Amino acid sequence: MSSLSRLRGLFTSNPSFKSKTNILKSTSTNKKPLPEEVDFQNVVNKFKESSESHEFRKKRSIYETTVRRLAKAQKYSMIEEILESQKKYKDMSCEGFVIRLIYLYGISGLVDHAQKLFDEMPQFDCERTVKSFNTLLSAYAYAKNFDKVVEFFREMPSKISIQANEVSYNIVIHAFCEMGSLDLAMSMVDEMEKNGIGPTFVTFGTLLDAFYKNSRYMDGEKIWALMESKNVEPSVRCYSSRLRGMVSDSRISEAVELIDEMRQKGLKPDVFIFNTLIKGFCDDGNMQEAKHWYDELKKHDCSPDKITYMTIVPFLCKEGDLDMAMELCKEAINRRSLADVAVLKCVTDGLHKEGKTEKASELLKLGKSKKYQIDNI
DNA sequence: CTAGGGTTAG
Repeated sequence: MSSLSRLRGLFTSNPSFKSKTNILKSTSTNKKPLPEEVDFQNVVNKFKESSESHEFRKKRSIYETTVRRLAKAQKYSMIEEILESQKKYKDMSCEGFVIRLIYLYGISGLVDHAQKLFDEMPQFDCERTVKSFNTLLSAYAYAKNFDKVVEFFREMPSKISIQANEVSYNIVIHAFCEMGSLDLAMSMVDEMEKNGIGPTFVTFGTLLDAFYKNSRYMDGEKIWALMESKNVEPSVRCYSSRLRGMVSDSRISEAVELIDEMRQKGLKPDVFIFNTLIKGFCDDGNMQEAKHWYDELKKHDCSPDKITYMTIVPFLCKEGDLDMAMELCKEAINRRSLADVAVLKCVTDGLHKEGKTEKASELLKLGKSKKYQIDNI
């Protein structure tokens, strides 16, 4: 077995690893170690050993999976051990490789290490372009150190003669939005244009999301119009933000019209779009439309996800359609898309109330077979 | 080997 597949095996052994809410007690038949019992040092050693291979070092995803897992377990010194050990390879002169390491320090919250790596790049004969600059900006944004994002953005380019680009601006705009400085964020669009950088669909998508989220619906519509006037084509994500804005502004029929508009443009509504509509109709108590959009979701080869089930199943229970609630709950379990056992519990509670104890235990059995923690139901 | 925006929750 190659070292790569050995590592993969280590990481795919426990499916309940994927989500915090899904880390549930295993049954006695499960001999595999629990997440907290994983021998992380062994993982680190294997990783370092595998890193000797140039082929292994090309695999971006295994680096990310490993680091995310260690970060979740708060094994920060091990992350450091893995990432620092990469410095001995000649790949360090490739900006792409270093970007990956900066990014990994960023998602681990080790932003000082990310900064240090960026500072060290010249020592590795590695050219620093706007891309590594942006990666470091993102690392500060990820750590919610927004002041530093702005400071770094304002000061660094002149120091190391890097030109900020649209991506840099998008990161800073996002940071301003997160700080609640929406107008400042908006003013950055003018600054971009002054510097000859055209705002993109990501720029507008970021702004739209922030304005709608903060209930500034009118301003949101103005931004949409501005985007159109600049002939920037909105992405599905842009539509998703606007649709969410309309739904929370109780303009759900306008939101529905947006679906046709998207389709006319050849854009495919995705699960975020459908979930928003389903949620909107559930909140309105409109079971027929909620079901309709659940059907639409499936009709357009789009898969329901945890959010979908979490939204619609409790709603169906509340409205008394326990047959469909149970059907969807089974589906969620089988697809491993049950985000919370509370969803299952509301179905079994409903079934018990109707005296359908047999169906309730059938559902519980299914949940147990998929190793969901249901002892407390 | 390379940087940026989105849903749920009592």
